[in-house]
Amino acid sequence: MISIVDDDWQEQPDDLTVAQRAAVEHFEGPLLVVAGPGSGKTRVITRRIARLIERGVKPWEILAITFTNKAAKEMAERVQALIPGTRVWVSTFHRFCARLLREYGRAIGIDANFSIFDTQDQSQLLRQVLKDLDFDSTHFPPAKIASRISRAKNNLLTPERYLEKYGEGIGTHLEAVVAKVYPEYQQKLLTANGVDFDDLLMHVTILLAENEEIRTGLDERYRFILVDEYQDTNQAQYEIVASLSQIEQNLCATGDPDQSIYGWRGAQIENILRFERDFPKTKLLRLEENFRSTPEILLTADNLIAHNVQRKEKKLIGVNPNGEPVELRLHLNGIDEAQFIVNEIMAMVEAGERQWKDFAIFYRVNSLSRTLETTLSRLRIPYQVAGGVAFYERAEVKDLVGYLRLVSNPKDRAAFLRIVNCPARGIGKTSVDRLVRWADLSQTSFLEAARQARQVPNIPKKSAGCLCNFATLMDELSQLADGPVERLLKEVLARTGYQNLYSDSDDEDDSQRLSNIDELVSAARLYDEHQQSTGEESTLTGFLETTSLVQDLDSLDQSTGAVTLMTLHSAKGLEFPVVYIVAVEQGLIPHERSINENDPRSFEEERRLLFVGVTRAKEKLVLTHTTYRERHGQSLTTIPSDFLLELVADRRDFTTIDSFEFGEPEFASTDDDDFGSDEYHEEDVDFIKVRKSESTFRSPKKPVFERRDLKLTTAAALESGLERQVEIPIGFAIGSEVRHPRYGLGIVIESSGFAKNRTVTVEFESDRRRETFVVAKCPLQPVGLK
DNA sequence: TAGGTGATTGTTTTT
DNA sequence: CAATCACCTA
Repeated sequence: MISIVDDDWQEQPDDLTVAQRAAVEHFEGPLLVVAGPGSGKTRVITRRIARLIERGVKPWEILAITFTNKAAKEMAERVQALIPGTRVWVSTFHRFCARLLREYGRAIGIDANFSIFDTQDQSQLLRQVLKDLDFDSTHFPPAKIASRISRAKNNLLTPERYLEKYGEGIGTHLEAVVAKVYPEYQQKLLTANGVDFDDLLMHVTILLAENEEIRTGLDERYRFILVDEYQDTNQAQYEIVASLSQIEQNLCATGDPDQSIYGWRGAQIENILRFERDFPKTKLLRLEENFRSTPEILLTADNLIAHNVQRKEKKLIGVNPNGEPVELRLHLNGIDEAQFIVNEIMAMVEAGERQWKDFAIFYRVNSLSRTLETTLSRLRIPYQVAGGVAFYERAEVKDLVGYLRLVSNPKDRAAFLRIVNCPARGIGKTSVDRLVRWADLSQTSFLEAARQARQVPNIPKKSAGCLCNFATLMDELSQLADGPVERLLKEVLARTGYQNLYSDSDDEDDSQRLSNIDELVSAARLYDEHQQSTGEESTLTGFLETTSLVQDLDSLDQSTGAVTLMTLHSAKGLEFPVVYIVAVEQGLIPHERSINENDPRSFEEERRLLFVGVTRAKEKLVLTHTTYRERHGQSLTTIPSDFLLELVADRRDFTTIDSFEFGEPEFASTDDDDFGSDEYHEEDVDFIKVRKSESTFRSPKKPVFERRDLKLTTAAALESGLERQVEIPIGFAIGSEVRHPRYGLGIVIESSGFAKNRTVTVEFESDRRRETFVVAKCPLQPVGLK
């Protein structure tokens, strides 16, 4: 039955463990793989897909679903590497649903050219609804309402069912408001022919539930379904998977309850427990060996996650030889923290030990990326940020995309409102308001209303003319709707004057905007070319889907690589040789919002989140926290994370393992060497609790450069509240040695000015060239003692 | 109507 | 420190 494999596409015949091989070889019937971090899960999935194809399953009969686009992309690439020439469609739930909805949406009243409303569109729409219903948007913040609606949709509560559950004095006040807002919001979406992120899932669920014919067709088509990160599926996603696995239950789910970090998004760990109940013939496999990390890292992870109460105990079995100790470091503030990490990274790259791409820095909230980013870019270190202020979120990009959206879907309200007066074309807020009201009353789209603006009461003649012109412009642009996206986009640029808006300015921001526009154009061109090469039609909706469902466009130069910055959430599923996790402080990890909700579940989710971060590291792991943390512009004293306390309290256990220890603090007086006594333990706790200290802990290794300089400035700067000065090193006396990331080592031969205005002239070692820099704005670094 | 200013406000995590 | 908003002036 099973042919002997003599495959050149397999990496090596015997590189799988017994459990891994069992998962790969499992053919038909439900399969649940509970896989700890680093247990080769991705490898198992890709090999399994390859194996299925080898067994004669057609690539298009396989549906592989991941949680992020990153993961999808990686998996698709790995499958392709295994079996060249075969294209298996790996996608996220949302993308898969978008595609289904384009094809079958009509059945539930959604046109194929629907727009996807992002968070901004969503809250703007909600604002409108709240206004219409006379709710005060300060008392009922759109974001809060949005999250309620989101949760409702993830739990498959349609407006009607929500009303049943929470209407008329059944729930809280907020719920009562949501019960009124939600149906109205949904109605407005429908008239705009738009769907929000959660709708993608909910609509498809409804589609499959109500149309047996469509469901059966898809069920038959997708014979083999693989779902990764199953512990993070929500109700809607669960239903989708289940309803496509009725006829043949060839469903393979992989996941790890310890890595469930999306509870706030409606994910239900229960889904993974429920699996065996729903599919009684399930074969259960466990992957427990960790091939990724050093024992030191695994022990840290294990000690951390062991504190979770709601958990089935599970060991991480290490297979790698011992490595470096895990480091826990305290810095003075975020700037110090960033500086230190970046210096350390630079030193390792310079020493030839590592490449830029070996490093990742994780944080709990996106706002923490800024200090790191400025430090990295000041030193000209290549880096990439996953997520954050994504490319497609930039105002100028969104404006242009707005035009494309309106061309694609003339009913799109959000797009219309965004671009109707952008760039300014003499259409004021009040005119738009009147137009909107009239359009809603007469049941027409905004664009159609603009076309007939002269008939709308109370709109000044001049504005009406402008609105008509706008409508005409859109009509003309629409004629290019079916052609290449690049051509349409270029026409938009030309007709709106967008190009010239920024090109004749020498403002730094404007040139950035201009290059963003260029990037969008080339993204469009790339899309066109890609579609052409695969023989698919270059559709506008397809391109727009890319802009709304893909967060990071990877223009990264893979040859040189870059340091990666991302949130702990997006780190899931990835691995890096060296990992830094910053700001491990109370209020951040665990996040304050998850402590206050007197719900132990969300607190444990935070611990799992840190667990995910810790287990990304292969060789080196550094956890950092600071004494002061800059929040909303001012620096506040921090409290170390509970999780750090847990780790340090366990430390005496750790010391039984030879090479495991935390980085030692450098106290002014360290005369106490009694490691075995209780006093040591006390001091240990002290070390974590340090609040006010000008000293910075060092890694056990020698410092990268003389810390004295930075420390002095830091203290002085804090004193005077001029934190910015912290970034200006003072150690640039004439004759001192400095380092520039591009030009290398050099000697300061001249200097003038003070503070922000200080400039230095440097002669570089390599080619004797001389350059003059403004100290505050250049990436020069003092070179430490050797 | 456009665009600027100053005051005020709110802050997870992702598709 | 943002992003947003109310208000003001040309």
